[in-house]
Amino acid sequence: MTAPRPDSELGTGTAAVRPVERTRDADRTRAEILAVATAEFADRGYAGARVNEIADKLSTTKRMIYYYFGGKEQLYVAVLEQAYGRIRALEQQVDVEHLEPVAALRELAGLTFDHHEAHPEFIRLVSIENIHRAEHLAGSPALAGLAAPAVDVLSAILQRGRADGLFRDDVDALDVHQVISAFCVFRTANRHTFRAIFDRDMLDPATRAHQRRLLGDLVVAHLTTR
Amino acid sequence: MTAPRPDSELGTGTAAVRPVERTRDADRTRAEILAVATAEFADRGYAGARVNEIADKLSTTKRMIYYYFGGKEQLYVAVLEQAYGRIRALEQQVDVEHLEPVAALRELAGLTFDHHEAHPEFIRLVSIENIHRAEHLAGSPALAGLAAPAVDVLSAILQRGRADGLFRDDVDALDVHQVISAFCVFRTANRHTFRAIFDRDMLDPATRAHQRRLLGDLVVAHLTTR
DNA sequence: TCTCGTATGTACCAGACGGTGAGTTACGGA
DNA sequence: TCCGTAACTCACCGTCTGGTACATACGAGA
Repeated sequence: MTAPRPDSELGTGTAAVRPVERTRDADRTRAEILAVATAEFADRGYAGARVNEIADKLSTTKRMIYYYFGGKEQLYVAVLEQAYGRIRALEQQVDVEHLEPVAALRELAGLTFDHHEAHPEFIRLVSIENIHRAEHLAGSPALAGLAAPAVDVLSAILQRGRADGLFRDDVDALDVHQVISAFCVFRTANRHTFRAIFDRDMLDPATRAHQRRLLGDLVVAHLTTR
Repeated sequence: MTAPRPDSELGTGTAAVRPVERTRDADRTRAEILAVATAEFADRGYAGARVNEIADKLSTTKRMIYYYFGGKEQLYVAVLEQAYGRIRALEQQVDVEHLEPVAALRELAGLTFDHHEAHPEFIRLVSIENIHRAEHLAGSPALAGLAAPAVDVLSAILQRGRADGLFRDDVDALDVHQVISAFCVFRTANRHTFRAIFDRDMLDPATRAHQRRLLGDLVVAHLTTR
């Protein structure tokens, strides 16, 4: 799994003398730029983010952004790729194989729920990228293997559930994943307009348990109804 | 209220001589600016849209944008308000009262599905506004009465369904609306990243019927499962 | 200790950007 | 027919923006 912290090991082979504080450190500088840029792009969108603003929040200078990334757009792409890479690493931890189908399904939905709630910044980046029609993400290596984990686990659960005669068979794993994603993403991505219109904060901790159960009930009922 | 169509009647009392083509027409100019701005903001987001670009696509000049709206931000707010106003008008047409609860529920979900699919530009504006944390929409009069129709109709259906012993009673109308909205909005708003990752175009006409049925099954199963 | 490439800082630029000052013309009422 | 105002045109402005030329300091290897 990718270590989330900038100061992680960068195995150059020798795990020997690691200077605690170097005045010059390409990796640290790069990581710092990425971290600040991620926050800034997630906060204001691609067009709304300012290279100067990112630079001001850096311990280094704007020049370094261009030195390491080449330009605003390439920096944005790097931010996206890092974000997707981290998410993939996290998603692979799911282990619900040992549960019986209905419980496994509910558990998977719940974990996805938790996962999305824990990464609102990522959801914002995804929304922003959708505004741009995913043109920066198209053909990115960061997507490789991103689809597999979520859908594979789900496929296995559905297969077992169908074998036991518990689940309907005209809904495929991707359909179910779409429903779960829709619910989880919507809660975060559309939080503000939903709140403005319906006066409900979908992320209000007080209703979290209810929302989580709602999602579980939803997918379980859907699959167990003929 | 401002007439939505540029060439509509402008009831000056006398319905008499209506100049078919005036060289100067405040309402037409305003409407044209709004239309072009709507397309531009929906396409590129608030920060990404350019006042000059909007002006170039106008038969009038940039100066008129400032004359009628005051500035970029006010223009954006006007675009949002008009868009929400139009959506409200459309939503009030739903009539499913005469159907039995399960059929009514499925019909309402289907109509919402159709409705969202028919207005991708609106969904984009909503996504954009969420990126900005709905700050432009906060306290806007355009929201007044927007929540009522959707939820009221749903409430009535649920109430009838519960009275008939068909529906569970621990899921409220807003929960159901949230689920329906999540599904419908997600399909459009996250179309591009979903496609990039899972290679499924959620708006592909070939799978439209399946998706529409999926949503109906989802909410019906959820409410009819104890 | 020297050397050379990588990493960094400073100062600056050209063009795009949102916005405006000031004058001009069409229109509708008297 | 004339006049006052709403609607409109044109040229312009100051600032911000992404991006860069150039000088320089560090530090690993010889």
